[in-house]
Amino acid sequence: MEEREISKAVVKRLPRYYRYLGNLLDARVERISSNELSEMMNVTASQIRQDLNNFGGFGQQGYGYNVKYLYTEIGKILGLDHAYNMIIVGAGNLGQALANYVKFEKRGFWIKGLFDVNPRLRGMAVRGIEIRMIEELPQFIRENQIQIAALTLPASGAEEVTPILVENGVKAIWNFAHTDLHVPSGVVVESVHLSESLMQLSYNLNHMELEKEKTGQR
Amino acid sequence: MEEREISKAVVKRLPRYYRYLGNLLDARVERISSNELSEMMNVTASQIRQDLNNFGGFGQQGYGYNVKYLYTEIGKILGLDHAYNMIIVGAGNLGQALANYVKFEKRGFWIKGLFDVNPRLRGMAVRGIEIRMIEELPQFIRENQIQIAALTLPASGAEEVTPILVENGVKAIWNFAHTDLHVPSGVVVESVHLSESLMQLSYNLNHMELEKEKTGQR
DNA sequence: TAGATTGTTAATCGATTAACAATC
DNA sequence: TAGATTGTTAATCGATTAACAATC
Repeated sequence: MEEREISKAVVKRLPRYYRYLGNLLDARVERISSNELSEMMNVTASQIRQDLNNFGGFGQQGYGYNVKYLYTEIGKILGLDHAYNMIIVGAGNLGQALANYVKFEKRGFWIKGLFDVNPRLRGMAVRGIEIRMIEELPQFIRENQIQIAALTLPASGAEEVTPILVENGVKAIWNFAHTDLHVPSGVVVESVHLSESLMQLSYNLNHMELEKEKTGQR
Repeated sequence: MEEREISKAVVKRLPRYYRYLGNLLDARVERISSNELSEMMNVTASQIRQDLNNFGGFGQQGYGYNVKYLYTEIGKILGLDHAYNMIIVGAGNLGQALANYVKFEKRGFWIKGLFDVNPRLRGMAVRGIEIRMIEELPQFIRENQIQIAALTLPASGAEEVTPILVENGVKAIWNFAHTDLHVPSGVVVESVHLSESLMQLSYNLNHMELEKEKTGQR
């Protein structure tokens, strides 16, 4: 697909560029230079140009970047130019919170089903999305061509359900469980470890570098 | 506080060490070498030793590391050896999901209050935690000595409420809003941008490096 | 003591920043 | 054309890995 291998660090910055460009677009800004953007985002202009040039020359000398065009291109790079079928496994508070989050669908991530082990939830629905039992997973994944599964259940459950997901064709796992999932090649995992994020906050709170005023990028 | 400045990359790895050590502790493992741990965690032994030696010599030549001791020490480094008072601003699905998550309290993060702008939520409670109105924030923060605030509300609201939090003594912000918060020195921000995480997943799904079997660390 | 494994220095690798020629 | 700003190469900085002497 791509020529060289793109570094993880670059990929992590792309969604942030995308967010800022979206804001600029909303504000009807037509063009922007790497320098202006760098000031807004608190990064170097050099980094912006380097990052973008991993994917091609989106700018124009003497002009800068066309906001609309760059926004669209980064969207394509991120795979936001087409739709995905997604399920959420674990219909607890977090799973339901994700299911209620309509913004994902605006970006092409369609939540087709919610799954849980708890039989008391069977038949209930969140925002019109029915809660089904884990046993129904294999058939549902295949029939609905599910590519992405969000795992919002305890670590042990996440580990148990992962091979079932993979066997039935899920290609991407958004993992909220407190464990590192093992998946075969051809399947990707992105983890959100909330408690680890809170611990980082706690570390920084206790080891507050008496640093100059800063923007909380992370 | 600390001698040298600890790099962000190291701090990000600490909670993961902590998790693995906790698991080992539960499994009644007494000692572990950097090499054994490196195999479990899919990192180099060298990195483990380097990381730990940023904070002091926790091991013993010829023996390795005592699991219990190392776990406790990393806990201290992360600031998990004392308690924090926390509030959640934004009592929507995500805010309520966090409020329901008891594990945080086991680690010393006590959720003292939930806040929202929606008057219909006034007086309601989640797991015994009362939902209050945003107007009550200043007094509540001061009276309850709140150090940490989780922001689970839209970007504009998060930006509005941040100065209020800071003025009244909040020192750490756990930001779930889709914006980069600006805070004065002495206040730390840790952001969880869910939609950006999903975009990274989407990127990786579309640019699947045909890489060898891997552990989904991230 | 001999064997194992850390703590730490040195070497390598990768990512960020600076600089500037190309070009709109 | 002159001015601005990119694309890209080169220089710097930082983080990871390798190696090994210190030591339990």
